[in-house]
Amino acid sequence: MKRVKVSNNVIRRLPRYLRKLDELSESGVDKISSRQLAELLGLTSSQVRQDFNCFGEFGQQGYGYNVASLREQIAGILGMDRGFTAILVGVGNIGRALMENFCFSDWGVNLTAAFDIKPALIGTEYRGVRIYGMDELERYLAEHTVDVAVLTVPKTVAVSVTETLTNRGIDAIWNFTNVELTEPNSKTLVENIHFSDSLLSLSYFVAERRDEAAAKSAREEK
Amino acid sequence: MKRVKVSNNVIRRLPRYLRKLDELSESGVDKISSRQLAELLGLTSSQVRQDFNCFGEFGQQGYGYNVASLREQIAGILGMDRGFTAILVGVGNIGRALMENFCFSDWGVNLTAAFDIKPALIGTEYRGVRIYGMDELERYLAEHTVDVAVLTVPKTVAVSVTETLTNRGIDAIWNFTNVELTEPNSKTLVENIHFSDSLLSLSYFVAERRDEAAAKSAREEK
DNA sequence: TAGATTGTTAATCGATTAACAATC
DNA sequence: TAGATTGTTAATCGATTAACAATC
Repeated sequence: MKRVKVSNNVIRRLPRYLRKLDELSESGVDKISSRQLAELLGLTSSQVRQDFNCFGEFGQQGYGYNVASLREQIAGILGMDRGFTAILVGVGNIGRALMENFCFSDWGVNLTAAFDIKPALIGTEYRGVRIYGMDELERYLAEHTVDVAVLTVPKTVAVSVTETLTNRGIDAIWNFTNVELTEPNSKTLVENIHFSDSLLSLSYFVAERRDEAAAKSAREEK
Repeated sequence: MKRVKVSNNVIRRLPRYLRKLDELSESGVDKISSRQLAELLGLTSSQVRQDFNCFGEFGQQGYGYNVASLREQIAGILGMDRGFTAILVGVGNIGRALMENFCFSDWGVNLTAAFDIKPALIGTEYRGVRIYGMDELERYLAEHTVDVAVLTVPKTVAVSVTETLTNRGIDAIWNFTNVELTEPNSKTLVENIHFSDSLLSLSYFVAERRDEAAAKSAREEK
């Protein structure tokens, strides 16, 4: 597989392609053109072809793309077939919601353990994943290969837990805390789920729309 | 306030500025230059100034920006002072996690009601927010102003619930279901929290880094 | 005043779109 | 073969960065 330097925008579109291809598969569609796929996702066909051509030639001239094989190619690009492992740190409300509802294995990731300080949780299991005490975290990391740490601890301990994780060789953090972990000097990959950022963006767009509507009705009154 | 057409990238940075300014406020910092702020967020000072200048002149030459007043300006731009209201539809694991842990009011949004089909939940409250039956949703929307619907229903009913919401005049949806609601024809604002997309992007970066490391050690062996 | 930093214009860079030859 | 659609190069568009006059 080609692995040229690929822009962030392209990478963010890959999971969307994957999701749509899965949907198409389920509806029994087995071929698709760049034009059709673009339309389904609100993109242009040029963009779709350019995106794929960062990684190789997945289509066939005059025909289009085979849905199943394109899906597999993208899954491979995203690393879904690499058996990455993850641990979850902080079994609060959001941590528990992820453990109970988010199917890590659907995305090729193996959730192998969780950690919390609450004694009542330690030793219990959610969906087959055992919860260990926070004091067992360092030893666990020393003894197991862990690719991703899911960070769902309270905001107050986010930075100190992150230090423990990075000191112990974790190089990817899926950050659910509302803290800016992306420090320029750190070598750790950080992917943020910032609920508040997302809500505020939506709030911006709503405000903008209301302002436009108000401006329009003001014009009409004149 | 100026409201020129602002690029999506700019809007996505606004909540990050806000968060960092709040942090600075808490640490007692009351002025900051575009250069300092840029460094804290991994941006350039030009970009910071360009971003702000989409909306007005918030700084003072030779001095920089006042943290508190810049914070208020950005809060205003994001619509935090407009008293937007929200309802939450689907009190499953993720819905409950949001109701219990996510402080909507911190971001200027008023969560006024929640809806679910489960009889055991109907009539109960989480954090002062009452849960109604799904059959009461349409009437509620007819009688109340609701700016945002938080969609946390199971994937299977996502599309039908969305139709109900949009038919009843909701024009912004904060979508937590793993379904692509962004249909090109619809006028509804949709902001997605796609956990899987986020995890897959991280997975991509981890895979890329592993490949680079492997390539490097292969070169060294030769 | 001198130094600092903004606001803003111009230059650069990168991403998207258009176009079309290659080819199934 | 004729029609369709890819892969890929060239053109366009937009976002970021650099530069600097204005000014606190």
